[in-house]
Amino acid sequence: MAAGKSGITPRSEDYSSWYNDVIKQAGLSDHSPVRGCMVIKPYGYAIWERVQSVLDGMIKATGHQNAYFPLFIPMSFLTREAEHVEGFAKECAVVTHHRLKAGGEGEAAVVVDPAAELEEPLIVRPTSETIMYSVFADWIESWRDLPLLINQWANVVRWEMRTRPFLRTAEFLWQEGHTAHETLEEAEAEVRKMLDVYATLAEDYMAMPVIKGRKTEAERFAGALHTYCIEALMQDGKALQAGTSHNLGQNFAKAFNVSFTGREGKVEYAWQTSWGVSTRLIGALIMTHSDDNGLVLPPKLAPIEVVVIPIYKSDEDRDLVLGASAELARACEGKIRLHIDDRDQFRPGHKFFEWEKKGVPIRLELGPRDLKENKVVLARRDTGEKSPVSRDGLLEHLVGLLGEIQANLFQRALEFREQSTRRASNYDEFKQILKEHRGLVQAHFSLDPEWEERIKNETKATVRCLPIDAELPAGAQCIFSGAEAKSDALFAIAY
RNA sequence: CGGGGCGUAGCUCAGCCUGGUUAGAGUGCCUGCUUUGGGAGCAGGAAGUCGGAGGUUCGAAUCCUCUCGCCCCGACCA
Repeated sequence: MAAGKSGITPRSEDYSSWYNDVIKQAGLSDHSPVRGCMVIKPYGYAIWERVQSVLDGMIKATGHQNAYFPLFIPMSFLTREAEHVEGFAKECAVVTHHRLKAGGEGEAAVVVDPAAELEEPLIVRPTSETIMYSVFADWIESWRDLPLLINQWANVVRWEMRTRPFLRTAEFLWQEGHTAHETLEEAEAEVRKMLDVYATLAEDYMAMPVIKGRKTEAERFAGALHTYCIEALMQDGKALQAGTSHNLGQNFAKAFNVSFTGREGKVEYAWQTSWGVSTRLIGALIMTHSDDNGLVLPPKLAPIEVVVIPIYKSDEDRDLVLGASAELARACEGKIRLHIDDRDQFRPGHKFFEWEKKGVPIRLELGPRDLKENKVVLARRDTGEKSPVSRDGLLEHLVGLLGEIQANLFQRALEFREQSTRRASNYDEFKQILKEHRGLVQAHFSLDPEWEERIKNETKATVRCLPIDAELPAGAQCIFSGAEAKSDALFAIAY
């Protein structure tokens, strides 16, 4: 590994190693004894808790309530919606027994007790549509029970062949919203509303620009009418699906008998939606902002926004500096998440590197020299700039600067995405762009599934989405087939 | 499932080809002293089923067989 003393491989050398190194050096996660599953360490989990706190507020502000449904789903439930089972069957963990017993001779210490086989196997939820809607069917009787707006924070399991920390793990944490409505229009409005919530989370909090769009038939959620998503572009030119919002139509309602008596006294099936974002967002965060020195966090999601490094030689200086640090901490309470690194066993330089790798947006160095001049030395993580700042009005300065850093990160990411977005006017050009730059490629597309498949096989690029706000010129032709273009499509090689 | 790589101290690895003292280094950890504005220095100390099982041998981290696991690249992936 060419990672050097920082322990971080430069991005230019190997992006994949860089990603793993950043996670390791920032202390976000660890490998676990279980294949494909990660341990989320306290610092990584603190970032997730920031995401949760922000998003949970937005979910509740849009009228949803949190609830919790079982981890286990009777296997037969999965099969009730034909497309759904097809989409998930290949990655389900299955529980078949409920008891172990002492092993016999030549066996392990404990073995599965064959007498304890379940009558019906349970699957560990890969997503909760089926278990939830079987219960929704009981909850919903009248049009007056609608809309039903439920969210749950949970873990799910998808037995993926190949995993990467945060981006794709066999078990991951997420929220899944599940709603039922009286009409298709209401369901559609819900789906779009939550897509907007996700876009706000991504852009205003993660400082990650996203494109809102619709998935093609091939890419949509198994069992949905159609799927909306937010797509983000990572630094290496690959796209990442950062959140999805599905209009399920009446597909699940029919399978689980989620019906109600309507205003005219007729029994109708509910129109449903589901939407989710996961711990994958942390992967997105890493690959949007971080650099060769480690993690870079947007202030709004940083567990620690400002870290204070006290510097001292004598005990007397130590008391003064720590006193001044504590005073600053009191002033910041409730306004800025500030941490004083008063560990005695490390020297300042060591701490600088450590917090840099952890992506803390602002570092303050506070020593006797500064106290004498009524200053602190302030270092920005996003630009690396380091300069003295007066201690008068410091709180206001910090608040302002955190806002500036937040805005700068978004702007930087937006510029990168714009530079990395190109329009192809024919297939050769399309292939050339992907080969030379990767990034996002816009193209007028007929939406022909055969072409979609062929493009994927030949270039590895998939339709990331059909952007909601894209305009299609009248009479536009598909750049691949020459047929009439049905939509402007955004292609990319994706994670 | 295919291709490649790797399992030796908490971590990173050397030692293996060519079997032979008491299995090593760096880092981390513990203790003490000195230090503290970009990864501190010195001294002392603790730390290991050499992934597992079997075999060859007087003797195995090293050779052979089997096995388990991990990582990377593919295939796969709401």
